[in-house]
Amino acid sequence: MTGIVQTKRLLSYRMALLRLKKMGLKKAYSHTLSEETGVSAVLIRKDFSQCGIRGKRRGGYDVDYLLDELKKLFGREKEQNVVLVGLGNIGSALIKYEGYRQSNMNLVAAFDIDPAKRTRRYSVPVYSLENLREVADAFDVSVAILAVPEFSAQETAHYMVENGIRGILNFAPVLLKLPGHVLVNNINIMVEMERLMYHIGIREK
Amino acid sequence: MTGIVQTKRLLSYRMALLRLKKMGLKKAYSHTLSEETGVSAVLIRKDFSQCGIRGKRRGGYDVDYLLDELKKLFGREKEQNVVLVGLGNIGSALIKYEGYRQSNMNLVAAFDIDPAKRTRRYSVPVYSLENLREVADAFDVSVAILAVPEFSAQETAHYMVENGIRGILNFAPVLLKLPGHVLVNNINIMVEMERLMYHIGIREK
DNA sequence: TAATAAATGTGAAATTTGTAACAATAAAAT
DNA sequence: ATTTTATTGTTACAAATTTCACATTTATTA
Repeated sequence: MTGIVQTKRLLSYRMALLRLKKMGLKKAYSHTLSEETGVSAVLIRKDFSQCGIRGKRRGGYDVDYLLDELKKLFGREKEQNVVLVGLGNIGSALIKYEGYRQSNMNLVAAFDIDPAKRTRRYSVPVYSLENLREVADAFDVSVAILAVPEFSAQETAHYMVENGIRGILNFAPVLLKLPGHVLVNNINIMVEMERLMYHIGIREK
Repeated sequence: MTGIVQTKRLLSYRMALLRLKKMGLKKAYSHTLSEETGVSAVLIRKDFSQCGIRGKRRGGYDVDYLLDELKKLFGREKEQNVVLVGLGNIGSALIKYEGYRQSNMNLVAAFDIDPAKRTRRYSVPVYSLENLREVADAFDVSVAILAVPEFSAQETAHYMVENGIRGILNFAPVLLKLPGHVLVNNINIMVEMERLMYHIGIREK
């Protein structure tokens, strides 16, 4: 069977469309989106087609319609509450980030082991991880961002899962070993940096 | 033709191996690495095989040998100098990050448009972007991290390329339109978060 | 209104990626 | 020394992904 559409691509279309809409465009063509996302125009059409999203021949796609359809696919009706665990370098960046809303998410709390970090400096409260269960229950949180140091990532993740977390965006450079029902999405910034350098090196030759 | 090995995977093997080595292991089996990286053992063996890396049947792979071979593939002999452009949330996290060395990189300077950010607070100097050429020449920098806001990303990237940058790790959620010789690697944290939520949603059903 | 041009939509082909099965080998056990 | 077991290495296969070619439709122009 062909064609399990990659969510990453659809999400990148959505992002591009939001940009285009902000610029006032009403119509989008597959080749427009191709320029914006780097995905080939045919593939974009095929993705849409497979998701039941139709355009008009020669007329392109209606931007609002596309965004609506993508929202049907991705838009959780309810805004999702998320928490952040670890206020090191990356964690401190993410607690200050203000774009969660745009993705229909809401950061409701952060956690850190260091009491000194548990100040009111930020726009959300910072607790000890012991309070995770409480917060998760109160705000119906099942997804968390994990931004603790490598050495404590596994243990922390385990604790999080024990207290209601079912999805983790993991910035620690380790494969978390967790029960099968837990979903993990890894972001490894240094690996991405090395990839870039590697490919630059190749080009030189 | 089959089998262009994904650099991402090889880099994840390398990371796992560094961890295992730190734990004192001398030998690694494909299934060990599989547990550490989440990649299937067969594929790991195939990847190694395709890169000319050989183990001993029933004896597994020698950790130091593996790391050496991976270093031959990825290790730039010279340490590579990199710069950071933009000291917002993410940029501030990355200027404080201390793991560049481990990947044989060296952050030599950062740049921000806001003079208030150009303090000596950090372990590397912060300049106006006008000084990029100068720094790039002096330190032979061709790779940069771009962590400016979305609206200025394209313009900034363009300027960077005009001043010697050939590789960009881009945190802004836009596809940069740059000359063909420039390599860009995108990291879009919110897309990754949405992917996670989407897949969690699917599971619920 | 006819002709032309510019878009979508899609089945088939090509490519890429991953898995399965199993041969080959070396270590360990008997 | 022989047998068993665990591991690599490889070939053939399967699945997934992407591109190609082109039919189809719709807008525009002459």
